[in-house]
Amino acid sequence: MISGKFAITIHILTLLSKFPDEYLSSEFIAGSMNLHPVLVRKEIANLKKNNIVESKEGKNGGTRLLKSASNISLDAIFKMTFDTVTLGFSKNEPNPDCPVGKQINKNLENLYENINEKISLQLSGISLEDFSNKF
Amino acid sequence: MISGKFAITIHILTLLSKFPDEYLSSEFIAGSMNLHPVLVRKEIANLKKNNIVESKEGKNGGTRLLKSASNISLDAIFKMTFDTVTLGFSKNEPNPDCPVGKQINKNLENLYENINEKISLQLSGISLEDFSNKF
DNA sequence: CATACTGTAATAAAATATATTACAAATTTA
DNA sequence: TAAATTTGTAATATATTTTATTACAGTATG
Repeated sequence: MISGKFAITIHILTLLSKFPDEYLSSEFIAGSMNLHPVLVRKEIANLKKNNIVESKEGKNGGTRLLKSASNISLDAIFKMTFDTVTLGFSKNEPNPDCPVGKQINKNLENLYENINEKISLQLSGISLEDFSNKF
Repeated sequence: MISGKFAITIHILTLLSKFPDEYLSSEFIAGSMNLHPVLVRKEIANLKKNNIVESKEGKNGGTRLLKSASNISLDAIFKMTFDTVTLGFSKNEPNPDCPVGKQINKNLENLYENINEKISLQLSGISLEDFSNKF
């Protein structure tokens, strides 16, 4: 299942990149995406864990980038918000007595691994700055 | 949200490719993946719509491939079971008064379009036969 | 010390995917 | 031709996952 983590995170970072010298509040950010501030703070917690942003608590607090947008690749964002892209697996423990059931998930996994490599390759060539410049 | 359509469909097709001259019942197929036969028939309905398989109703009925496994690409399966791969969108109508909110989904869409092209390119180089030979 | 933030856990609601039931229609074969 | 077996499909139920909300403790500012 695809959650909005990547989209939310890239949205947050794009906003932060537009105001690199200010602390933006989760409420302000949430207002741009019509989302609950708590969800924004949750993704910010993840960004902090990855040393992409820093936050300041208290009045006039908020969040800002720790690195320049040109030094943040979309692949880094992908990796910190997505496990992997998949097209799905056989979920109910496929029949181990069937040669296909027995191996299907391993073979799908190999297939998806290649897909993720391609995606990473592409995203690693795009910086947050590149993305942000489109706005 | 990722549904199991692709995985179920490729599983069905792999089984059919192993018995190209037989009509396999949805119950037999479901047994290999531990899934309800109705779900198998649903995906088979989709395969029929795309002229990949044919079914025979009634006793001793079932489903078989209409084309050789070497002529079915994983990309074709991808296209008939997946809308597109995405890393998510801003869902709640982002704020149109914010330059970022206003354009975020369009820009994400462009990004994902490139990803889907890469995935298609990769999958179009793999046939059902190639995949099936791994079992 | 009041105000305006972050941080985070707990819970609720909504959306989506998966499973089941039910039964009509078709085909085989005894 | 009747019983058995299978597909086709709609309707419904259950489970899972996402998303939203509530609540409140902790922290910095002025």
